[in-house]
Amino acid sequence: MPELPEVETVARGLREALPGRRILDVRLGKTDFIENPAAIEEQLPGKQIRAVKRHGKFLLLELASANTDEAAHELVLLIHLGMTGQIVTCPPEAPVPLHTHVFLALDDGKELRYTDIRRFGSMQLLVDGARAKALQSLGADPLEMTEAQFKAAVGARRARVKALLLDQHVMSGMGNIYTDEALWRARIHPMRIGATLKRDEMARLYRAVRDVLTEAIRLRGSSVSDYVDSKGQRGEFQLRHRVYQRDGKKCFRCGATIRRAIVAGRSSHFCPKCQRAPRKVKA
DNA sequence: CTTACGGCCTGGGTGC
DNA sequence: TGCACCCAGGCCGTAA
Repeated sequence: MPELPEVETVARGLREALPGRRILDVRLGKTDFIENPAAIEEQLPGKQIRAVKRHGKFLLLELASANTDEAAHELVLLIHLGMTGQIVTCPPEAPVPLHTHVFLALDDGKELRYTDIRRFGSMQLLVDGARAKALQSLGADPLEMTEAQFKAAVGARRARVKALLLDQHVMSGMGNIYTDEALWRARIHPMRIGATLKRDEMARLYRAVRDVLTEAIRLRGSSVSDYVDSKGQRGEFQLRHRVYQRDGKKCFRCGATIRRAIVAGRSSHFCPKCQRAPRKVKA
């Protein structure tokens, strides 16, 4: 699933292929995941892609009018990959995978394609001030948070730490895989309440979140099911998973059996020995 | 304000 | 071989 490291890997790939390119043509398949498909069909042709940005799990393509005499509007294509979204550049004659719903013809002869089996992703064209509004409720990127900001965000809440790390308003970019992996590294049980974390636990968690995300970016993300980068290549961090989908197997640290439980409505994987359950919360 | 939960969507796996 | 069923989870809307 695309979480921060996967989206960052896609963004880095797109930065090599897109800036400076002009969009010549737009073709759409199913559009129920696009906020305003007509706007995309009408506005994108002729626009130049200026930059590729990432905010949490969102990709932003910054666009500009190719005509300099047109009034300058801030125009951004906001893309979320959901669970199964893939965004790839390829020659237009390359075979079209099933569930490919957006085709952008580019002025270098390549095509930018969006494929999304389950259509949990989303696409939205933001004009002028809409960008700030769309992103304002999202928390900071965990890789850009200071330890003090992290403590303030997590330590002030009575929700389970698993839910807090997953909450994009607390910090944006963590999903189920990296949340479980970070909690294992920090030796903190997913059901612990944020406000009850001790100083050293909070420090370990901050460290663990940053380390796991940084290492996952280095290995180009985790390809568990559908994830591929902008060149269609799989990541390798799934080979380094220590708990995610390893229930029934042995903990790499202590040899106990990894367990799975539903926490915050999500399947959660943890070592019952390294990550001690809180007393009051039922396991 | 908080947390909980159903719904969206498809494919892969399982059990009968 | 087919088919019903469940599960994966990011995010949003609604309910309590």
